[in-house]
Amino acid sequence: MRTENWQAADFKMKKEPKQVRSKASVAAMVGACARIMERHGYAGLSTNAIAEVAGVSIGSVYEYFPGKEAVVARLTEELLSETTSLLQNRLDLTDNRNDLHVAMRHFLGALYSLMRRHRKLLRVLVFQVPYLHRLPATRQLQKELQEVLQTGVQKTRQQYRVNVHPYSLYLMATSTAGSLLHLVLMAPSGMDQEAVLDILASKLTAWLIQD
Amino acid sequence: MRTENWQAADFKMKKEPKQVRSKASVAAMVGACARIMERHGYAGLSTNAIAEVAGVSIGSVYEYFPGKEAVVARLTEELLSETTSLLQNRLDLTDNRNDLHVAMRHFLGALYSLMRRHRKLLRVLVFQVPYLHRLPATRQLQKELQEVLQTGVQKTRQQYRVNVHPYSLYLMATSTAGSLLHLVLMAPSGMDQEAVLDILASKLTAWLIQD
DNA sequence: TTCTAATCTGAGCATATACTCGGAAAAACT
DNA sequence: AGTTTTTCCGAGTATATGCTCAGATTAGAA
Repeated sequence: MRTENWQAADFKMKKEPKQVRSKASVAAMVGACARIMERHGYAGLSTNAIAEVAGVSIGSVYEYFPGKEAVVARLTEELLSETTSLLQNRLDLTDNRNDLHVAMRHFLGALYSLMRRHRKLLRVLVFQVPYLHRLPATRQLQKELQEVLQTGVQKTRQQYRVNVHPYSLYLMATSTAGSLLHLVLMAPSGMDQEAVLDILASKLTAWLIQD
Repeated sequence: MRTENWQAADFKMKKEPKQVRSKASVAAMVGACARIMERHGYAGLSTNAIAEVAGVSIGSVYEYFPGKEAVVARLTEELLSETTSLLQNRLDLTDNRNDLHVAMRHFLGALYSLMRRHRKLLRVLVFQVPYLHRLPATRQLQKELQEVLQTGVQKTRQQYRVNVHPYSLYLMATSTAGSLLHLVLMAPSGMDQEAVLDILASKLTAWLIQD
């Protein structure tokens, strides 16, 4: 109750590992961080646990990270860099397509499968890490996602005479995010998730066209 | 790392307070729980802190609650009972209206203002409490929300010849929730939130009609 | 008033977690 | 080989948190 460290937590590493040995150690720590969060949640994450699972001593952890928050930040960075690269690839693919609905469906599918692959970690990051939205990586992802959407819409505007209000774009983004997150993390069993994606793509396309 | 108490946490109270004095004590504990979470996040919540802020001794806390998780559960119950009653009221109101768009807008507005009133607490509950979705109150709210939507749609079906696919209804619910949550908790400043609600209502209405 | 049940108290124990520090070991450099 | 830099170690300290328990206090019943 006194400190509330995460309020002013330091997300930067103390120093970058320079030798191969230390790079491996840091990688092990980040990997351990992921495994612990997947299995025991953020409440089960401690610097001592990271050291133990990573197979290094507690002193080594503090050699590179000021605390567990920085390890989580590093992990998030690595995860989101994978995401942005995928987004860029998919956007390039949709360039050559004429059918807006098909393009939208492919985009959603790619995002969905990526989220599904990391669903355990994603659940903990989203629903348990108090400072997730203050992480530099998260802010950057939001920016890039918005740009991708914007340029994607602009490219189709000429073909479909689409003219989207900024608020409408905002709502498309947030509602899509909400649906995908719920689908991946909380959907009731027995749901044909691919079919859901089909419908979502249809609705988004309709939304876009008749704006 | 050993115990992971929240995985099998006990959300039930040890016993109900019977006298006025103890009812007041329990109310103070729940209120303290809310204040602490608002100011210091879930990480700042401890049974000792609850006792201190509530002005009771630590022993009294454990007289009624097995742990802080149960206090959070109780707080959530009280919060969500307010929500469900509001939902029911608004649904009754929309019964007499003919315009689907206006009804939808009122519904969204009521939900929005309620969420906004509790935004600090809501942020912590959603983004920090690991077991929120396993709380009985949460599950019940989801059920009731779904029923409200279902019956609401059924009532308008005759007027508008609406026939909604279950998955479509699911997507409407999750995307609306996502948008509202983002709007209340994470919207960029300088946004005309009422205008956003207008657009959201329009889109949802269109979605419903041309299904 | 007397008795019983309900309620409250807070010192205190056990454990967990964050983080330090003096020094050993390994790698890179000259 | 000698020197410097980097990396690693882990016992140890300070603090926080969960939770108990024996007994004091208060409310209601007889």
